[in-house]
Amino acid sequence: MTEAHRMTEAHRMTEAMRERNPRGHGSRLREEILAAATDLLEETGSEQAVTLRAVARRVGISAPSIYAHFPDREAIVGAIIDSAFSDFNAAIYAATEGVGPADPLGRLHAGCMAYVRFAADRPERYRLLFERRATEPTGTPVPSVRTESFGWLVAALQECVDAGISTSEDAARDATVIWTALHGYATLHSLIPGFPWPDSAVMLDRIVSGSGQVRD
Amino acid sequence: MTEAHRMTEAHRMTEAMRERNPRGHGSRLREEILAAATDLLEETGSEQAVTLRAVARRVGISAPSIYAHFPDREAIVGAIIDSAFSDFNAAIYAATEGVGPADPLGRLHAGCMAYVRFAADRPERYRLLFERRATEPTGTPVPSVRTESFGWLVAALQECVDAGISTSEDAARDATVIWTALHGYATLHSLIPGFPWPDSAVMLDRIVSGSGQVRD
DNA sequence: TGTACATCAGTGAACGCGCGTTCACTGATGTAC
DNA sequence: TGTACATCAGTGAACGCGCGTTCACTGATGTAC
Repeated sequence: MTEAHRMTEAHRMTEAMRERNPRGHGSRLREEILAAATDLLEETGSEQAVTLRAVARRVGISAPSIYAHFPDREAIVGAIIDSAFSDFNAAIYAATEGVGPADPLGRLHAGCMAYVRFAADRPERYRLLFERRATEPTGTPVPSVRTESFGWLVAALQECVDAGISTSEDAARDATVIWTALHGYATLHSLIPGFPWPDSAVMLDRIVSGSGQVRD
Repeated sequence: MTEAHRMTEAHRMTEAMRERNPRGHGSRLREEILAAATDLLEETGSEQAVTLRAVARRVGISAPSIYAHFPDREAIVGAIIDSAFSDFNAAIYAATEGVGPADPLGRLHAGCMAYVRFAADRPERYRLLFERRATEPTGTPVPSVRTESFGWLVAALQECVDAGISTSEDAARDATVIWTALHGYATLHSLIPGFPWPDSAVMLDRIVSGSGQVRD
């Protein structure tokens, strides 16, 4: 085995199979960095594990290369949050798409179930969305991607009211009650798996019916 | 000003006013360390800020001195959690003490309000209780101090059922629904203060009535 | 009563670690002439 | 068609930082004789 072979092999082992991006496609790396950071977050179960060096290691690049695409560490986390909010909204829309407008309670249920499922399937991303202290200075306007799903929830509950299924007199208020209940269940369920949880369909039904003031 | 004076002054400035504990009272330092760590947590709003060195700085001792009282950093956080659970249970008992057994719904309300208030007043300690991933290996028995308040909640709801105030057919299940709803409200309320929250008494009423299946 | 000694409550310097970030650089590749 | 050059996508070494932890130690104070 020649020295050249040895070096090639070592190179392969540390750098995985990554090849330098061709000209004009440097921004591909941005996507790779983001994907690696997201995987790292979800696998390690801790935002602290998303360090520039750990991300770089996983992508197969040197740490300083990240600076061509993100100004600092916080920007990576911010990008994860943005994409997680998109995914979150998409998951809720996707779940309700199949349920026709003739069944407003079915739509409400489907959306709430998608909410809980998102939190269960991507727990760390969910934590980033709703358990992380804002780093932006107070007064920063809230991007609409963050409130979109809540708007959907209010509308879905209002449709139930209009159909005579819910007796709520304040859809925004009771949507807030549903939201907080979903959040509490989603986070505690994944945090304390050893707790004697009721069946999740039952929990969901109790949350939607009780908080949404659904008629018996 | 003599050199001796100068040194005394410098000593005072760096070490605050701390005096060495007298013989036989070394364990006083344990309490000081714990109090400093708790303050640090609550002031900085981050568990990460509770470092051995930061705690030592605040107490006015050197970092290695901590090792006489805690085996490692994690033990300090563990001690904060233990004392926070005690305080938490005590807060709930204290709130319900004043309400007589003739008013089970009043007792339930009072306890739930104390829950939400604890989370609002000591947000970081609350996060430690119910948002922190367990560091113990799975299978470790859950200390009763952690389940005590939930037991109280089940009993309080059952009393409402017995008094004909709640129509719940499964107090343990519906206590779980109440708990998760309280948790969701408590955490989101302190996380997103900019949200248009309904009045907290109204939220609490909706949570207890809806999740607890209280009769109209 | 005096003194040697054990004990206690700490200290200060040092270790290796991984981190974010800066800096000067390299080497492949497309492009103008 | 050939070649000089600009550009691009990165690299590697180094910085200072705060951290948890270890280690040998110090100096005040109580105690046995």
